[in-house]
Amino acid sequence: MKKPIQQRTLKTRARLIECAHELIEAHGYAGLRIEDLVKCAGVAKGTFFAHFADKDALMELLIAERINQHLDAIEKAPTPRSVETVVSSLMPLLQFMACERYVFDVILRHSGAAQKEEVGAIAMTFDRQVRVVSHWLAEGPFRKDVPDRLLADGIQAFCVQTMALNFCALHNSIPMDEQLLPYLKAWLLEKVD
Amino acid sequence: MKKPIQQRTLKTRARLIECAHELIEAHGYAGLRIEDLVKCAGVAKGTFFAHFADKDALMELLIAERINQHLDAIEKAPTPRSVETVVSSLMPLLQFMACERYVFDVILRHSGAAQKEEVGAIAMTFDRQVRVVSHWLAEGPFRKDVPDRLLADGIQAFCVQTMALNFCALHNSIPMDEQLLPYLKAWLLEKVD
DNA sequence: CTCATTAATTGACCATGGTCAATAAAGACT
DNA sequence: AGTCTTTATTGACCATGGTCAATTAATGAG
Repeated sequence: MKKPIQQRTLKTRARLIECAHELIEAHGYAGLRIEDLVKCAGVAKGTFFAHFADKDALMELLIAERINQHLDAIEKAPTPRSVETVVSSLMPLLQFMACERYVFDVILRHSGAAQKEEVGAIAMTFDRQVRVVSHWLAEGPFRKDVPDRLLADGIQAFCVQTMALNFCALHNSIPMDEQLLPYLKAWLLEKVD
Repeated sequence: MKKPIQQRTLKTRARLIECAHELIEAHGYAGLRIEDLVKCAGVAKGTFFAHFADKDALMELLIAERINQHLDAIEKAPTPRSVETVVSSLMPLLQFMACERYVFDVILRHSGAAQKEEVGAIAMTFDRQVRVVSHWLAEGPFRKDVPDRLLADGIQAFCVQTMALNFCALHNSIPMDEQLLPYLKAWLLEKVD
């Protein structure tokens, strides 16, 4: 059982990812065409699919990376101690996740672990978010009658709903943080006045 | 401004929908190919796209129809008066929405109103569900410190999360109703013991 | 250094959703 | 009926993600 990774493999892969970044910068995530990508990277189409299972796999990689950067920032920042600060701490992340309809769709498709054994990169970020938020809940002035983990999962559910509504013509006039706040107040506090 | 609808238009459309039902019966929603559909209906491919904006538009129609049938049944049934019965009342609907990954994806894509003015058929079923559930909440022994409408929206968020988790290898060993129950208990009751 | 073996790459090809200029059929008017 | 206008239908064609048998490059053994 040997698996020597050739140098050129790494180079090709790096080039593909780099070009993907460039093209996305220029045309957005939804605008990325595999044909353009391989032309930019100077390889054949088949090569792309030798490195990534499909287009979604590349997208998952790139999007998970960005999500993790936001989570890094969130972990560095001070622990929020009110529902308002919970919301505002999460906003940059949500703003990214909802930056394009296509991005949001990719995230939803991968938010659960894959059907296969392997847990995908985006599913891992969802898990990470829950862990981070659980900590906040344990330390802050929030309801204690249900497990933090369950509360954190619920926050995620409300976040997803808020982002989805954000793409809806009827609701996107009001900003996501305002939309989210009443739900989290009702969810996180013992009693809403 | 005249818009006479020709008889044959209605026939063609009816034939397309009928064939779609047949093919879905045989191969599932995800297995429906437009090529097969038009062959079955005995029309050219272009005809399909003269009747439906795209494949998704047909799917939305068919899926919304099924959802509405479930909502009919739900409205006929007695009003649930406990969290447990809320969950079990919703289960057949959720079971259908999560019957195929593809179906769930279509539903998510259309769950908000479309980007355009027009509200889609699936978005309307979401609205309908919230109205139905709001009534339950108003009449039953549930928390009263937040508006019923907000509570019902929240239930929808938890339902979506539960279905999503159901497609995840890590969580689908436990049935959806068990998965959903603790969330709704925490959401709908003043105090969880 | 040469050959054998394995890994990486290629590009013609396929599947499928979607487009549109050309054509046929309906309906209206005389 | 004949002609004109509007509406419905057609199918060749396109765009794009994805496949795979054939080819080329890297690597290790002798």
